[in-house]
Amino acid sequence: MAHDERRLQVLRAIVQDYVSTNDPVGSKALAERHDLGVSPATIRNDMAVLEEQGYITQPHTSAGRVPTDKGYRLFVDRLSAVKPLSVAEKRAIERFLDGALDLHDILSRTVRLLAQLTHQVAVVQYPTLSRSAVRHLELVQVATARLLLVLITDTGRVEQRLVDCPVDVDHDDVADLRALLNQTFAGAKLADAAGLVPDLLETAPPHLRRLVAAVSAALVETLVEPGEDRLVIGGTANLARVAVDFPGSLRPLLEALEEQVVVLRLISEVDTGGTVLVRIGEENAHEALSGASVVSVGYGSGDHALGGLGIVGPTRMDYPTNMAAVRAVARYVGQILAES
Amino acid sequence: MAHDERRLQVLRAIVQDYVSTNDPVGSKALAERHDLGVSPATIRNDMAVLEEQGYITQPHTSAGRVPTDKGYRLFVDRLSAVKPLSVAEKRAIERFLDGALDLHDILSRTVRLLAQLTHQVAVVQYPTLSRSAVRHLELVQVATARLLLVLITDTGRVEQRLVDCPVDVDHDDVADLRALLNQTFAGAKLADAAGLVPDLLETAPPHLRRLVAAVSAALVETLVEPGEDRLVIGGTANLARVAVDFPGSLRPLLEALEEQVVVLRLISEVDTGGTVLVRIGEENAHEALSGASVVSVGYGSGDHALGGLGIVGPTRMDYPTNMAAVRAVARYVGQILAES
DNA sequence: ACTGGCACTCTGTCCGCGCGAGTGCCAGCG
DNA sequence: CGCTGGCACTCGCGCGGACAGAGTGCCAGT
Repeated sequence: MAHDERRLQVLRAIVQDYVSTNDPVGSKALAERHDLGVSPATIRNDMAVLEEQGYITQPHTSAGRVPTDKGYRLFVDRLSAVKPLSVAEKRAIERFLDGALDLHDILSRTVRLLAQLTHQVAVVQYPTLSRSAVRHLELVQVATARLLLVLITDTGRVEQRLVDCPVDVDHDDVADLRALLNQTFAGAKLADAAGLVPDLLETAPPHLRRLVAAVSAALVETLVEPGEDRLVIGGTANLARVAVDFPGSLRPLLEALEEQVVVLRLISEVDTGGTVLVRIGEENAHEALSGASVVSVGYGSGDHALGGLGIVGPTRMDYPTNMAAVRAVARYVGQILAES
Repeated sequence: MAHDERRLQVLRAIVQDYVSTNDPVGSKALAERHDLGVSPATIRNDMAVLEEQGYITQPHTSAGRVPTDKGYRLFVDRLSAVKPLSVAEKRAIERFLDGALDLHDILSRTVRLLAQLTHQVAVVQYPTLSRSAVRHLELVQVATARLLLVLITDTGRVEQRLVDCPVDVDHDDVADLRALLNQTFAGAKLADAAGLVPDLLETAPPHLRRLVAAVSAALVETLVEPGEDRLVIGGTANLARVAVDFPGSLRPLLEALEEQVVVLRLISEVDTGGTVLVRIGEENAHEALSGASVVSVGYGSGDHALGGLGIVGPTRMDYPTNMAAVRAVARYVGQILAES
């Protein structure tokens, strides 16, 4: 129906204007700034309906309207066109990520890039181990019965772990063990590594068996270690810019950001298909984020996600632009990680 | 002279009261809350002198007095007694740092601990590489002409670096190179590593020479790479609590904190002797920190410092307590690192 | 179904005013 | 000579009222 259609246009216009001006938007201003083809009075009627349906609300009796979480939700789902990035932005992405030296460098550049593009707080999850594959295992003897196990993944991540051996080992043992480990695990997904251990134990020469058991136990432990899911966070300074959008104070939000586990849960709950996920206001389970929105997406090479990245900001944010930025950055990061 | 002595008592009282109440303090309140043995009128005279000398100032003609940077400086240098930590605080330190798993874990626990003890932003510098020694070098081939160089130090730090090779390499080359590198560098202080390169180039077999040059160049770069001096920052949420102390906005400060190099310079300029360094307001070279104070100290095992740590907060802070906390935490961290 | 007009409501702001805190100065006292 | 009580003065802050402006809902007209 033409009616409903126009009402949605009105909602879209309200969201757009409110996002850019931060003032509650009234019927008159709306009629002036948009070609809706109708008079302010008509818009007022539409707005009354939109308010009744819960898409918008007015801060005080005699102020303009402001989108509700539900209004933003509808806007994101049905009213916003994907906003292509500008050439300058694309160039910025390439320039930023080119020449990264190592994994940490890639991720910290990514987070700065994302913060700069969106003017929000940016969050990047370290690639989870379980979905990557073993590139190489290295053993270094640090004492007669103590080895340092270093795991290098195909995403360039390096994990280390001290292993106490049940018996003394010599140089040849270490070399044998190293060969054996790499033969067994190289190329295997980390998630599958635990399943390979029994085979390994069978094929291992008898005199090494206890040693192999100790080292592979440590390896498996390293792989499932949940504490390894780290985050890189940046752009907190952008919060000060939008402080006005957080009436209470920034405190709970800053606390939630430090409480990395909270954000981690949000960022890591991503679809593997590359769809950008938007959580608006109260949709966030955690209370401190009830006034904030989270835009996140999985990144990775090919079809499987290595981790998530995204931004956290006020519900009053430019969703189309930010969604485009998040998606583009995720895509580039996936590429870079695939190359290295 | 008894006069000067009492004036200093007055200054001390002003600092203490102002820090705890955040209200400009007047002569009457001062006489009531402290046993100065004189009347408000006398205190007024003293305050007039202190103001003339630049130790205090009044926000408006008819308000109480507030310490200036110079006033805080005098307070820190001559008026504050070292405040011993409470038993609970000492226990908190031990509990916090016990059971840390690896270097990253130690440092992130440290920064949270420090933030919690001082209610300020805490900053911890990663141990600098240059004073540790090479334990092992590992090479992994990730493409026909691309190697991943992994450096393991005796402080348990692992550094990685991608190396583009001038020529294609095969598996044997990598093995030879690995042996050669370890033979040359193992046990060497990182600071001395650069000096070993010429020797290495001479002894290298001719067909590997270009390769060796590339890899050792990368290695040296990794060692001197100033970007490796990383920071862990925490407790930014505490800034929100003291937002009232930063009249403009938190923004420049948050930006400076993200601009890690600025903070790094402050934190790393520490005395190796374990003296706590306090920089007050304008004493900080960087403009964004002109309203803030930095309390820092070097940490390390034995006599040489591995890095710095400290806090950043408003000039109106509890210096004695914070200085004690910073020093205590540095001491414990030094111990922990020495053990591991 | 849309439009123009109109009365109404409410907020943000400006102004003026009085209060209170705090000061500087001065004369007096030990 | 230093301290003290008293006093006049200044100035920021908070309160209340008036006011303009923006925005709304409703209604009658086209």
